Amino acid sequence: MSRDSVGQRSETVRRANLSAILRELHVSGPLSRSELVARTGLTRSAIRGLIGEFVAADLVGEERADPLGAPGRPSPLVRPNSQRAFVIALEIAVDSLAAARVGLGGQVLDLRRVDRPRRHFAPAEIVADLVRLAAALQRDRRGAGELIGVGVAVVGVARRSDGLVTTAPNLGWHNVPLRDLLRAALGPAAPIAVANEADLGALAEARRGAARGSDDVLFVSGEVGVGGGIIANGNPMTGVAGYGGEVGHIAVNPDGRPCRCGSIGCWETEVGEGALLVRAGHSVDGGRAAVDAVLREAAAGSRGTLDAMEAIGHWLGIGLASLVNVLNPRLIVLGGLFGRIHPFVRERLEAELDRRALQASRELVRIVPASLGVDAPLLGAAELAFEPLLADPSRWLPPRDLLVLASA
Amino acid sequence: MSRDSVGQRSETVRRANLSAILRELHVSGPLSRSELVARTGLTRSAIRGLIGEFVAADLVGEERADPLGAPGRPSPLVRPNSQRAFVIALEIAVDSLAAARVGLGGQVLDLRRVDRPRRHFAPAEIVADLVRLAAALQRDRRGAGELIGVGVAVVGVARRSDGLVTTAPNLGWHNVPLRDLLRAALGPAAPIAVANEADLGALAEARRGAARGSDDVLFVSGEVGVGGGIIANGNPMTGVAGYGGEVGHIAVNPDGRPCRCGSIGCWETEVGEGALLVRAGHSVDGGRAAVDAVLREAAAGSRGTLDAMEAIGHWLGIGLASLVNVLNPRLIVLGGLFGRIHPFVRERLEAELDRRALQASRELVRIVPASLGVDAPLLGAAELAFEPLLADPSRWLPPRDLLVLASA
DNA sequence: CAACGTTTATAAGAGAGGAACACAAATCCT
DNA sequence: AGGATTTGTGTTCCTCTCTTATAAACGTTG
Repeated sequence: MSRDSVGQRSETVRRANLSAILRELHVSGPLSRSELVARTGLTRSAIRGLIGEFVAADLVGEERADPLGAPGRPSPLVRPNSQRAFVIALEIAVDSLAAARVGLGGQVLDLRRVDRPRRHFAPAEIVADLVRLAAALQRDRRGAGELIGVGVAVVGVARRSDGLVTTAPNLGWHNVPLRDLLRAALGPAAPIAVANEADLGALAEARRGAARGSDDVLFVSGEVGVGGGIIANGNPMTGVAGYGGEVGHIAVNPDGRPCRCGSIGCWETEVGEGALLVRAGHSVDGGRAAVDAVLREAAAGSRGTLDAMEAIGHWLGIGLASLVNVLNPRLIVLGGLFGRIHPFVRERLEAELDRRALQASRELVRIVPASLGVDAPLLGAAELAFEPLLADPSRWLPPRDLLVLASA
Repeated sequence: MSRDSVGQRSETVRRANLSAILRELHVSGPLSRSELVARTGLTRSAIRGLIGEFVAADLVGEERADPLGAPGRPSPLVRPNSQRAFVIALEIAVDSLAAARVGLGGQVLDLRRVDRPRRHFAPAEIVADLVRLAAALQRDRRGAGELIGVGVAVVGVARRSDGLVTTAPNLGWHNVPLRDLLRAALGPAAPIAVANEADLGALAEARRGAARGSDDVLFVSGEVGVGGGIIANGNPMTGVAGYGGEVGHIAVNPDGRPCRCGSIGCWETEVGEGALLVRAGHSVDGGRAAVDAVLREAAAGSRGTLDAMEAIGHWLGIGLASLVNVLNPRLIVLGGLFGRIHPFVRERLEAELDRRALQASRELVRIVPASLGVDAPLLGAAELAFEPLLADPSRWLPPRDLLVLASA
């Protein structure tokens, strides 16, 4: 059905198996060889050969396992080498910029986040700030690992193919060629991939967070706006250009307030940060401080604030019910603001879902707060940047003929 | 990322290539050998060998191509043999039952559709009627082809794994084990797969209809209710249990009418057949006759009817805008009632989409009426039934060792 | 300390597609 | 009409990759 199921050959097999092994190690951490045999279904000989190539490339290391319990010859532990291969992850969030260096296996080697005021910025300014952050990461690193790629999470609608940010209301951007700007500033050293913040949050939560092991996941993140990321059948559902998952702009109230996207009654006008602040009696422009205040009031049991939460929970439930019916997910992960208010909105939200979602889908879905916190999109950007290596590790392996000579 | 990328071996390659070839022939019809070489990227030797096996199994035939035009040695035409392998497709629609025998390559060998009144029926009655239809198909067939499987499209929410129909408001069904009932009645001769009508309509339109060649498609079908099917990245997006795509029950109007699903203001309460009939001044229960009348009035230019169409177009646009934002499809295919009223609602619908959908996604999507008409779900059921054969043809090929003996 | 169970190591085997070459069958051009 | 050109088939040998088989290694357990 999908286009890539065409024209397989023996090298395809090799690539797929290398990919499966490295992916398993990257996501699950160090594993014994025999564990890898069990997980991949390959034979010990095959695993041995492929691991050998990774070891020769220094992408993984083998070490003696702790002699713990089991009889039989101990299986060496295979550990991804977070020093040998790493990525740079960048994030342009609502009120911060962040950069991280992340090693193979998902280890965060360095992470820096700086606040940014919530106003519009010229692309060049943001890019300069990001480059500064990235340069600091690179300067402070020890060792001589290889940069696999750069992943960028941006709070806006981004096209996957070329990293064009078509709209980013929080930044005042319109058709900004973010990938090309970054490439000009960072140099052509490594591929740069740009994607929407919530899409990458979904990826991170699916690989390393609350949605681990679930193949059908909806990630909904509340910020100033509302973003969403969809994992369907284990793969990110990006749509034709990567614009998919913009759940903040489903129409839930045709007689509602105008949305900054130009439409009317979008979900985010009812459940976004602004809606919460207003309902809780704060100024819309209060920003993070006001949000923190609202959460404190809710925790303290303030009646008015809890009523506001109730209203948000009501509308959250309405939107989620629609999405549950369309997507039939196993898990909904609430990120950003929604993760923080989850305890206060949970009851109402679940009740609304009981009432409005089709029973069959309703029964299968669980709603949980995100587990990676504010860094989810940044970690997702790292995962995105690792993708070329994980999908086809052979490009990073030593040439085969050299190996033959060396062993002779 | 997906679970099946694990543990490849040479047989996997063989299976994938056999599958790619047979799929290409099934979907695109007769192709020359060299055309297959071009489409799969395999070498001539590989194609030759694999085609040879299909020929030995009589799944395809080779014939001299018409000596038409091109220079060079003519490449034999490979044609899927619609007699050798076939499926039975069944459909339980709102006001009809249908059965078809469809051969490999998609050729409809026989098709029978009988009306059914729009009232609730006991599962046993429907099953008995379907079995009767299927038996008639089998009785009248010539030749000794092999039944690959049975596919069933049902106007209701169906679980893919075991063919349980959890709800079907049009039939008055609740948790009906349709697959097991059919198996008991038809015998265990072939596997039976059950799925939602709109999901299968989407599959059919994607393979053989208006959405051919598009990898990201939303199929929306208006009947009494509103059903939807999603193709994401070339594959059906079913959700965790196959309940996905129930777009009829997204909440578009919080102050709207109660829906038969138990919720309030679902999309189908605004755009379903009932809404159209009422707005056009007919009785909700008019059924097909009333719908036909409304369409005639619209074609005749009746002001009131066109106003009703305008209103439907308005709400259609609202719902589709939400779905465009979530799914970022390349194509929206309007089926059933929506396909028929498309000329009358088109302008308003597109205008609403312009206004409410995010510009980036809006620009990429086209809206077209379905091209397979009422039979789309039935044809989709056939495609579903063919899936085991297309995914792994080797089970239907002669044992290899026999071939070796024969050629010696 | 010897038996046992699990895993590693190594070599031989089998399955599948690729590359190269000779030959065949059309069309095109003179 | 006849040869050049083009495209494709048939066939053989080669390469790649995983599996199977067998022996050796290693730690536990009684």
